[in-house]
Amino acid sequence: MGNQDICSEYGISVAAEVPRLRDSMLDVAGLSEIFKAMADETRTRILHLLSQQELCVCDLALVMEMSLPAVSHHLRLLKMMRLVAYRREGKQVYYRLSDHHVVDLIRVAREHFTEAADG
Amino acid sequence: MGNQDICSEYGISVAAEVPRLRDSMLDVAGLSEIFKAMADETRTRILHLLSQQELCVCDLALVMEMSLPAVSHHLRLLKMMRLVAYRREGKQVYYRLSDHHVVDLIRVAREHFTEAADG
DNA sequence: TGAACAATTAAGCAAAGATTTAATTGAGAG
DNA sequence: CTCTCAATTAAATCTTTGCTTAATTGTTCA
Repeated sequence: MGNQDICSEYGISVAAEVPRLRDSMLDVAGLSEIFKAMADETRTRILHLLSQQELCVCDLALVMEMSLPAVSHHLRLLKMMRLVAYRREGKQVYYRLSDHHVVDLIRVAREHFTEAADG
Repeated sequence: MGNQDICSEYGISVAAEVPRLRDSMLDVAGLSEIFKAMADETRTRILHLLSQQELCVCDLALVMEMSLPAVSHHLRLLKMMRLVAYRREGKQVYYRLSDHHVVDLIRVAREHFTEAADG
């Protein structure tokens, strides 16, 4: 019988773990916001482009063939999550990755993607 | 849309790079789907719980205090992205992480989260 | 000053996503 | 076979998100 379950009145081995498991959820509190920031094709593209070189907003708009406000909107999100940093140079605002974590995340995700594809 | 010109006459240096940059976007094609799968507080919690031990659907529902269909719905997404695997044992279905990539992604995201909070 | 351009913000709308209740499938027990 | 429980699927609702157009801010240069 499935003693690991708490679905019936009999299995209670997990029941004892519930407090600890509930507690552990705090470990990842707020973390989904970071993934949410990367959970859009446009934004992963932006991040990937910025991992290669610093670019201003209209450069990004041109390369990705999108409207400037749309790009700016996405950058706002990435900025809020501290995934990108920026500097103003005259009329343009140049964006870059704020640190190596984004590159790491993309690398791991690509590994998973290719391995999952192979089977 | 359709701004053929780059930031007027200033961003010319990038013009030569546009084809290469456009090409590079293919590197991350479809990658946002993985992040999308993790871009929800409920799902990051599920993945974090499963990184500690195998659990059935109603275990998860109990620990997270959510309805069973809601949990099942999220598991469906995680299953499709091959982030979790499962086995049936009697009436229950037990879920586990399918590989180490999820753990890596969470670890990197946590690093970024804490460092961003400090800095 | 004011004209021109890069960028951001605002408002409105269409599409996608999360949760609920209800119905259905699958498996074991009587 | 029938009843029960775990899990999934379906339908409906409500919220969130992404994009567009329009207006605003900020900067440079004439």
